[in-house]
Amino acid sequence: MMDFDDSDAFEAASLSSRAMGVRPTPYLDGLNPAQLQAVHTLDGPVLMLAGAGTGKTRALTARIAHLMSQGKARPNEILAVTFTNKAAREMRNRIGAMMGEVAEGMPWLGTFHSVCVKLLRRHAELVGRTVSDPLLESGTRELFLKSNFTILDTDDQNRLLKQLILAAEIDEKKWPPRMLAGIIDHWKNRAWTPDKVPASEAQAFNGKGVALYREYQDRLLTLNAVDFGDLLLHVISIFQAHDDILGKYRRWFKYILVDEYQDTNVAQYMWLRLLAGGHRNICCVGDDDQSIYGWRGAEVGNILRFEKDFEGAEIIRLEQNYRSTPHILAAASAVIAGNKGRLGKTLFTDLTEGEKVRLIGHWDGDEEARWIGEEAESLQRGTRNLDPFSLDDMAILLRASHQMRAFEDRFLTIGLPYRVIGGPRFYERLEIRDAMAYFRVTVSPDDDLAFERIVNTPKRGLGEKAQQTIQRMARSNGVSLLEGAKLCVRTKTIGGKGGAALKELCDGFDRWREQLLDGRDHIHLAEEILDESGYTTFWQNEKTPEAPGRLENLKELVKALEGFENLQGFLEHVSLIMDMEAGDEQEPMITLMTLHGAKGLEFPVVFLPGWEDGLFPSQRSMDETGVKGLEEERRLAYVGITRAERICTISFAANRRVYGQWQSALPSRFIDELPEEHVEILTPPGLYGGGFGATGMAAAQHAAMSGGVESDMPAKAAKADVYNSPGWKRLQSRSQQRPVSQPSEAKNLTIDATAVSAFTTGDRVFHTKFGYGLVEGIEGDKLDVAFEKAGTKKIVGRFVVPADQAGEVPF
DNA sequence: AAGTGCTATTTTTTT
DNA sequence: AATAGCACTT
Repeated sequence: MMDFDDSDAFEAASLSSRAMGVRPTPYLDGLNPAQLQAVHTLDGPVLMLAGAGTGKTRALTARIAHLMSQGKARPNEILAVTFTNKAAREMRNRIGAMMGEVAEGMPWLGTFHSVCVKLLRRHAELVGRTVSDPLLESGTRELFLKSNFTILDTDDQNRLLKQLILAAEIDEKKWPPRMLAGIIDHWKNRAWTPDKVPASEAQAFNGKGVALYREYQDRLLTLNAVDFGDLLLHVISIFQAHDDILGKYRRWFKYILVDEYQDTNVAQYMWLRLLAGGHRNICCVGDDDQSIYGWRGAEVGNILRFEKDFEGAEIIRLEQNYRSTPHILAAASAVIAGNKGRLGKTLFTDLTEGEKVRLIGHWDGDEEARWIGEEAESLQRGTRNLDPFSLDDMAILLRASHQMRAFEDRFLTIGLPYRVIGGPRFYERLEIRDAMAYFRVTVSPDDDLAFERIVNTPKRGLGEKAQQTIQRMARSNGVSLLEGAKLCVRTKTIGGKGGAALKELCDGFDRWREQLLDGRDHIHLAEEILDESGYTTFWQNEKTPEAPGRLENLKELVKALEGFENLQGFLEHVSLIMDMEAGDEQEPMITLMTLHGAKGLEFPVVFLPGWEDGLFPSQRSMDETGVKGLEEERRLAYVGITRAERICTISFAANRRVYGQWQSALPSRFIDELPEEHVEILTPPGLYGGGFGATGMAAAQHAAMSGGVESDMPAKAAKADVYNSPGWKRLQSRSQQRPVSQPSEAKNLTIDATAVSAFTTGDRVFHTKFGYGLVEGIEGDKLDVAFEKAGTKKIVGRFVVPADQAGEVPF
């Protein structure tokens, strides 16, 4: 640890560099001493322990800027790895803003996986093995990966594994492909090749896990494909087997930076140790308190052990929080203090005052959603002594994505604009994958998995039997499925209607491929493929509620092609970057996302609903990993609270539907851990008919409502009473008597008193989520719509369109 | 080969 | 409650 004052160090460095004619260092302006230390300690191992909101990215980017401007390394000699593309993008942008164009020249800034793809494409031929092949006389053959390998998505992976499981005659019901995929992923996260899987795992997957893993790897090689785990695993194997190559990269990457180090798994850890093993100029940034991916193979141990792994490492703590009010920070700190074995940090802030963390209980999940909707609206309008907040500044952070439904339903009803982050991602949607499969076969006619996916999509009369025939034909001739299909057509092995359709498909691929090689404009080519294959028509004829949305997505997909030179480049991008950049700025919207998805983000206003034992902390997590799981849940709570800048509202419901059945739950144990002096207990107005009463929520509310004056009753007692006392019980019983729905008429007026509905009773309308329906009634801007599939709902008029406008997706 | 109705399952998430 | 996968029917 450095004890001297860093501002002196900064002065000295800055003066001397100027004297030496080195570029000035404007990127250091405004950094605090700890951040400056993190920037200046360039050589040797450094662990930057950066608490939530302490300016970690700022320090990291300044460090990179410093490395370059001090001439320590050229942009392409710095290896900077992150976990998400978003993080990589942000870092690139910020370095760009600091340094100008230089960041463009940082080819090695990216996710672990994107960096590994780059390395693996260079050295693919070093991945290979002798595989058994019963069709050859020798019984074996040598197989190598080729540089143009494809990266499987989870869907391909599952289909492949399913084939292997079927072949191994294992009961597919009891042993689903997804489970095997999980096991293999688990092993790969640990950098275990089939040979290195320890004996203790021998029982995995009905005792056949390891054998299937080996077969799977062989199949991948045959397909010239890798999965996500392989990207790291293969590179590690190459480094381990080829000293010269490892040495080359050790010398090339003069400095290594790692973001979110607490989330690294064993494989990533090994990869880093291999690369940093020479000069040890590695700077890892992380926060053990924000490790929330243990279930995915992340090892908190990696960060806890850093000092031992890299002897003489400098540990720098970033503890000044620039994000949250003192109350929020105190509440978060108190919760996380319940965990053992932390490296320990003491966050502090210069900010003063601010709201306490607010706590509120509800009768059920619907009421919770309703309350949050109304609270969001009043915060948007400006309430009490607070300035108005934009909906863009508000987020609802949930433990699990299924919790979103209640909020979506409610927000649609009251017309509160919201955006869902993290749901099914764009490139994972069915129609996008199908379209991509067409592109894939066009680009790589050998891509059997892609071909398999779309032979009979849209339906071409090629069922299981026909597909098996193609498989056999391909295998016995040692060619790809597409070639096999052509043979089937030529030899009339598949005739009739199916044969004709298959011929047309094969001809199509020939034609598209020709155009591709002719260098035809890839956007037009893509449109042509989708049209001529009948895929567009297929969705146009489909009358399900989702169909128009899917066509819309296909349009988006073609639009996304514009950013790329050719189809190949696009496919490469998609296999790695599964998210799509948010489109153009729209109207302000409140954000719905999971706690996991919220890491690294911040919002002035944060709602944390669903704090009930069993839901959060999740029962499953506790059952599966016990205390370890509970501690990870607690870190999740910490992450949640620390996302809030100014207003943080935690809530829980006494009753909730779980798998369609009502269940009652106790407030989360994490609520007990909130420090009373930093929490304000709210109660929904109207529950008590005035809030009189001596105990429990009533008293707490009374205290809360009397203008922040300290109540006679200790806050602790009031808080405990929230759920233990008759007060809480009474809240339940009283609530039960209320009408099921309590529409907020006042809201109707404020939302839109002026709008004249564009619809009349009897209109047929379309809604992106609920599909088609008939307008049955109109109240101001709200419509009662009887949906064909989703039942009758109250919906704000602007969320539906006339039915005849729904399907228009020009191509 | 394709559509229908039934049953079993479901809940973290990223590359 | 909603959905995905499955067996069964046309």
